[in-house]
Amino acid sequence: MFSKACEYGIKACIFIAINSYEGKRVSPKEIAEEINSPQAFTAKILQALVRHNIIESVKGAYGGFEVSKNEIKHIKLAQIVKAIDGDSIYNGCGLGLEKCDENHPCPVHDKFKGVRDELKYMLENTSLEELALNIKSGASFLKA
Amino acid sequence: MFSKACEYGIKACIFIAINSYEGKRVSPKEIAEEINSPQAFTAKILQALVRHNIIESVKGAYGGFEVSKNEIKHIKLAQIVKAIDGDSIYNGCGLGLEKCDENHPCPVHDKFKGVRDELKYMLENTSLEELALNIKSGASFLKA
DNA sequence: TATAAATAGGATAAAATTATCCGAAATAAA
DNA sequence: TTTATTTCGGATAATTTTATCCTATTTATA
Ligand code: FES
Ligand code: FES
Repeated sequence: MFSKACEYGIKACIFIAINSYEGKRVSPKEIAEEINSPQAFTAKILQALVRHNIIESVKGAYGGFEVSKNEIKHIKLAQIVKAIDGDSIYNGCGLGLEKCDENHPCPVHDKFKGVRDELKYMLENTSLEELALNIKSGASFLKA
Repeated sequence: MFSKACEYGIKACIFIAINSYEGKRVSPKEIAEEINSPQAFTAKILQALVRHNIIESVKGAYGGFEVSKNEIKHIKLAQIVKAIDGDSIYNGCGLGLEKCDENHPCPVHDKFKGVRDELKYMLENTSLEELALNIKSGASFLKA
């Protein structure tokens, strides 16, 4: 469904958000340990998220990754997914036709569109805030 | 969403079904042309579908791929997807945890499960027959 | 200013997916 | 029985995704 990079990106954002609530910056090392991902690869993904203005980085001593406390509730899963995997999951054809086109639909178009739109709605309406709070309360987990 | 192999597999099955209605067997060459896919790669996927008893092959002159006319209405998209991509799309964790577990859910579990289940329902309730008829009637297309 | 601590980013490498090629085996028809 | 046709299956290659390593750059503090 999502790429590995995207899975890591989502989990990283959640962990960063939790720490940002407490004013703490975190390093790729801490993040990778907490979400059970390869450290250097995770660092690359973090760079991409910074370039897309989803999280912020501070270089040098006492630096690390953070996300503006006020932004956490406004950041939606859809932004993270789009930044890493692009938006073909929102509007691409389920059978790989060059584009999903009502006027030239693939055989599964009608049925696929419903699922795809529901996924899109879910991602657009799920905030980093609720995911982070869910982890903090112990209701969900970032790794096995 | 689906792998390229799976996309080709689904489209190939639809084209084979259409021809089987008319008692015609088709070759990887014809299939690849009709669904706009690489021929040799498509042939590999057809082999896998044969091994999974979804379609049948007949070797030698006047051979080719076919699907039993009576089976077409009973073959569901879910079987094809499962044969090629496995079933992680039906029960895997959206964030890549080792397994999707109600008792140890990832942060998106509750929201993701709904979408995943709807996708599963759609695949399990869409038959090769309806997809093939849709193509035959000109309501949908296998390539751009 | 010097030093230590961090992220940024380029160069590779490993693994998985996608794709190609060719000979073997099977089969129908001449 | 020979020949032409066609799928099967192994080997290999290209591409994309995932992952690692190393150096440069930035920055707070001593
Ligand atoms: S054309 Fe294939 S999903 Fe719309
Ligand atoms: S645990 Fe992640 S989707 Fe169920």
